[in-house]
Amino acid sequence: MNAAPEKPEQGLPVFVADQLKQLIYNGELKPGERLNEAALALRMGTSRGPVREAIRMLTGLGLVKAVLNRGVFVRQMSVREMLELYDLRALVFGFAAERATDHLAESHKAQFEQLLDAMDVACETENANLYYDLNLKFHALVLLLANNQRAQAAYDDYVKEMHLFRREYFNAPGNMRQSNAEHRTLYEAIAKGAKAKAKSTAERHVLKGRERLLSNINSNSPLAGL
Amino acid sequence: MNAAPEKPEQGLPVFVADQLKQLIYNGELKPGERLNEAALALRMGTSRGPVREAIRMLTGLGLVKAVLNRGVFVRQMSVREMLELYDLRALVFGFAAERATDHLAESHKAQFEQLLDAMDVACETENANLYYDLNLKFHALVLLLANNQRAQAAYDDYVKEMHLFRREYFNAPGNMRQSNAEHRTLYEAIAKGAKAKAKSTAERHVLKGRERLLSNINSNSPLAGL
DNA sequence: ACCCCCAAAAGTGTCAACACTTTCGCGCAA
DNA sequence: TTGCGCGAAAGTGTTGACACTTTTGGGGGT
Repeated sequence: MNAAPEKPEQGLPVFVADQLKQLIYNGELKPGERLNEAALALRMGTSRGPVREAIRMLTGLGLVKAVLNRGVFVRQMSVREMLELYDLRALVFGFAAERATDHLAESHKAQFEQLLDAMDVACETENANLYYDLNLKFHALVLLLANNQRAQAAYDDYVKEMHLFRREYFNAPGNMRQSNAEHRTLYEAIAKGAKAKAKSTAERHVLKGRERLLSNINSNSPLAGL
Repeated sequence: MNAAPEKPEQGLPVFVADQLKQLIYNGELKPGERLNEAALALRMGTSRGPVREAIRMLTGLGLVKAVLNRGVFVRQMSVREMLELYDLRALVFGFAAERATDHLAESHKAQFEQLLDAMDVACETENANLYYDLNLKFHALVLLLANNQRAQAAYDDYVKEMHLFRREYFNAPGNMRQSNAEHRTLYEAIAKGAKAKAKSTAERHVLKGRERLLSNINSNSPLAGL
């Protein structure tokens, strides 16, 4: 289970930082957990120096939070932060969908249709994990077509940050079918070049996820985290 | 001219990182310039360790770019990146203006009017630096009223990142008057609770800055940086 | 049984030294 | 004079050791 010391091709700190990101996004390091420098250094096969630098990169990315003399902790998003994130994600996704109408080529159409069909299959087989991955790819394709690398990077960050939220609130019930219907509506709007419709459809699509999250929280937990 | 070793209240790396940010935003470290670890360590009164950690934080923030075995360099934004940034800034500012209509209190109205009047004065006295500062405060106030800390932080980053662009393209001519007229239109829309108008006014206000930049570039430089 | 205090352990913060890579400058040869 | 190569200098990459802080856990007093 040890990490392969394969790739100092960009420097040890970068390598360690990538490993740590994996650990965090995979949930092996859970939100709120402390990172032990010595243990990580041992595991990565380096000394503490590169590990510390890697951790600093993650703080710059907002993935972990450092407390003086007490260590660094995997960031735990509050409900409020999560809701704010959804707002921004909806905004950027709407923006991207509008722009995507200007750069849709035949090859992209094929990709879209392939993704939509695959998601349909995932719906029928109730394969939530598969649907989740395809859904990400669908959104990423829209962002790619927006032809704005900054927006693409921002959206990517948003998606990754969502992994820092407590998992129990993501009870994704059988909303996959409705979700994919929205995907199709969005794709058709993009294909038709209907900018306004593409934008509003994309925005609402994300905001519906926000509403689902909110109702999950209200039904699962009595506390309302400001 | 040495930095005061006043504030290890949050750890040396954080302190050094703050100093470096200042140096970069003030233009003392210019875009493209290399950061010398030993020299910085000497200047900050520490060893290279904390300096390296500080630099890693800045890379996480996208302020500098590291090249293996060659050092880290202050990031230089391309024209394309700058234009993309304007798009996102317009988007978020529009979002914020729309939301601001929901949280405008009397005290904020006073602040707005004070800022607008002060900017009028800055226009008449041709004080571009003063106008620039007040303009930032005006925008920041809108973002504050949006009641979305994530958006606020993102907008703040956008503004700071603009400092990484070559200065010669910011020939801000006498557009101050028109700019402040737009500010007034925006404020009135927010005060009236006209969400759609606030949003579109705010978006266009930023996009006009984008157009100005673009025409400055086209007239000043023959090369079109993709 | 409970609480406080203190010493040991664990962990973070910082540093100086060493290894390796890149850059610079000088001398030599064509 | 120009170009090449080689060695010194400068700079980055990494490490292990040491200083300091926080946590832990046990012993003694109440």
